[in-house]
Amino acid sequence: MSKNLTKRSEDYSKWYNELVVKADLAENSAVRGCMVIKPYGYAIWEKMQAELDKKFKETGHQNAYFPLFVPKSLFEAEEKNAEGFAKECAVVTHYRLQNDPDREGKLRVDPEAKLEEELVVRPTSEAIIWNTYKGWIQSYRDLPILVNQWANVVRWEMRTRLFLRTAEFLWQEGHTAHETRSEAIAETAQMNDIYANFVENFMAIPVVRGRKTESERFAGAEDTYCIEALMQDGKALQAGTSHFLGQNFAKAFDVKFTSKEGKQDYVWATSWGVSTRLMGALIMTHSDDQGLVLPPNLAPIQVVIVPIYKGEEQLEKISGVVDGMVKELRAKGISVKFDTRDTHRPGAKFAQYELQGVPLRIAIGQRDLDKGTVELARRDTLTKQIVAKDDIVTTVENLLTEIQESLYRKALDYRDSHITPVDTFDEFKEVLESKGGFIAAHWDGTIETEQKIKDLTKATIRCIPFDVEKEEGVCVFSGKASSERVLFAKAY
RNA sequence: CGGGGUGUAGCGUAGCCCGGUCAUCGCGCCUCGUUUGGGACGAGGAGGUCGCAGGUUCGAAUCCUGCCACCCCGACCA
Repeated sequence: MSKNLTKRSEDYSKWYNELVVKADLAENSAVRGCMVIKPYGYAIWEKMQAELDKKFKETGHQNAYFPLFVPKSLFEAEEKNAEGFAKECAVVTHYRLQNDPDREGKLRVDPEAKLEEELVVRPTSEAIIWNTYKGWIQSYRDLPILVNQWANVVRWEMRTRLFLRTAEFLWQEGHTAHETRSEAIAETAQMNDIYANFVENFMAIPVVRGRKTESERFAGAEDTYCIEALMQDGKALQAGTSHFLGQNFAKAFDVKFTSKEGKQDYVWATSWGVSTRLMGALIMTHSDDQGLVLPPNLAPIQVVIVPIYKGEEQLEKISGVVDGMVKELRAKGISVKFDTRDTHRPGAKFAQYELQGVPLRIAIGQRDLDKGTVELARRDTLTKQIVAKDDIVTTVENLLTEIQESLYRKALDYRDSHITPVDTFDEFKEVLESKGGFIAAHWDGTIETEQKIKDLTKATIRCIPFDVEKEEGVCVFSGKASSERVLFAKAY
C-alpha cells in the first residue's frame, strides 16, 4: 500500500481500489473504465442515497423509473434545440446472439438480428423523460411534476478516471416541470441548497455555492447552479449541479399545457443530479496515508470493537463485557462491529479498520477487564484514550459528533486557506502553479477571455459564487471592467 | 484519434540491450507448530499459455512482424 498518499486521484484510487471499488472486466472487453462497487463501498452509497432521498421527499418529490434504452430518434428532437451535447454513447444495434459457425464454442452477433432503429443506452434521461412527460401534461392542474430517478447511466468517455468519470455510474436525476419561470428557478435553487447542505453536513465537505459560466453550463440549460469542492491536492471538483432549463426542453419535446387563462404555454423545467462521483470527493477530501477517513454520518461501521485475548477462555470473558456494550450502543442507533475473528491478530485488525476509515475503535483485553476500562481510538486524529467501561456509550456518542464536526472544520480551514485573491495574470499563474486551489479573480465576463485563460493555464471558471461581494475591478486577463470576482481552478 | 510508455503467479516485480539450468524476489494464499495491547515468527507447500498470433533459430520471456489491452499526456467530458 502506498505509504505516501500523494496528490492525485490516480494515487487515491490506486490503493482505495483494493478496498472499495475495483474496475475489473473481462480480458479483451471493449468496455473500460467501469467500476465494481464492493459491499463496503456500496454501503456508503446507500447511506448517501437514503439521506438525499429523504430530503427529496420532504420537498415534495417522488421517485420513478424510466427505461435504460432510448430510441435514437428521441435524441434528435433534443438536438434541434440544444445543440452540441456530447455524442459519446453506447448504442445497441442488434438483439440476438448465435453460435459462430466458423469458431467452435464462440458466439457472434446474429447479422439477421439488426434493429430497425438503434437504441441508445441512456447517458442521461432527458430525452426519454420529456417524451413521457409530454403525455402526462395537458393542464396547469397537472403541474408541477416533481420526479426523481435513481439509475445508472453510461457515457463512452474517451478517458475515464475511477470514481470521477467512470463509463457507467450511479446517480440520481431529478426532472421537474413547472407552470412558471419563477417557480422553476426556485426549484433549481432549492435543489442546489439541498445538495450543498447534504455534502457539508453529511459528507463533511465544504462547498462553494454558485452558478456556472455560459461555457461550463449544461447544454440546453439557461442557468446552471453548482456546488464546488476543493480536494486535498488543490484541484476543484464539481460535486453537484442543478439546472434551470427554461422552456428549452419543453419546446424540443413539445410539452405544452393550458394555463388558468386558457392559453397554451410551454412548461418550465429543471434538472438536477449527483452521482457516485461524490464518493471520489469523499476520498479525496478526508483520506490520509493510513487510508480512508469516513465521517461518522456515512460510515457503514461507526465503531469497531477488537478483542485482545489469549485462548477461548479469555475471549469468552471479553465477550461477556462487550455483548452488553454492543447492545447499548446499538440501542442508540450506532452501528457497531465486534470483530472476534481468530484468524487475524489485533495489529492486523487495527490496520484494516484504519484503511476502511472506521471512525472509532475500541480495544479491550485482560488488562481492561481488570481495571474496568477500554482503549478508545479515533480515526481522524489517530489518538487513543483509556475510558471507563461504564462511560463508553456517552463518550462514543460525543466523539462521533465531534469527529463529524472536526472533519468538516479541517476541510473548511484547508479550503478557505486555498482561496487566493489575485489581481494580475502573472500572480494568477504563479498561485495556480505553486499553491493551487481556488483563485478569486476579476473576469470581464466574456467566453473569449475564459477560453484564453483555459488554454494558457488549464484553469477554468469553476463558479461565480452566490455570496460574493460586489467589488469594482479590472479583468485579470483583459483589463476590462468587472464588478465581482469569480473562482478559477484546475478541476477534475 | 495523435504523442509516449507498459504487458512475466491474486498483487507488485527481476530477467530482455548481449537468445542457451532464468522463469527471480517480495507480499498474499495453504499446512503444522509457537504466538496474540499496532500489520507475528519458524518450517514445509501450492500457484505461471512470460498479453495474443505468426516468424527467425538447433533453441525465444529475450530478436523480428502483426494484433490486443492497459497506463500517462493531449483532444473529449449532458
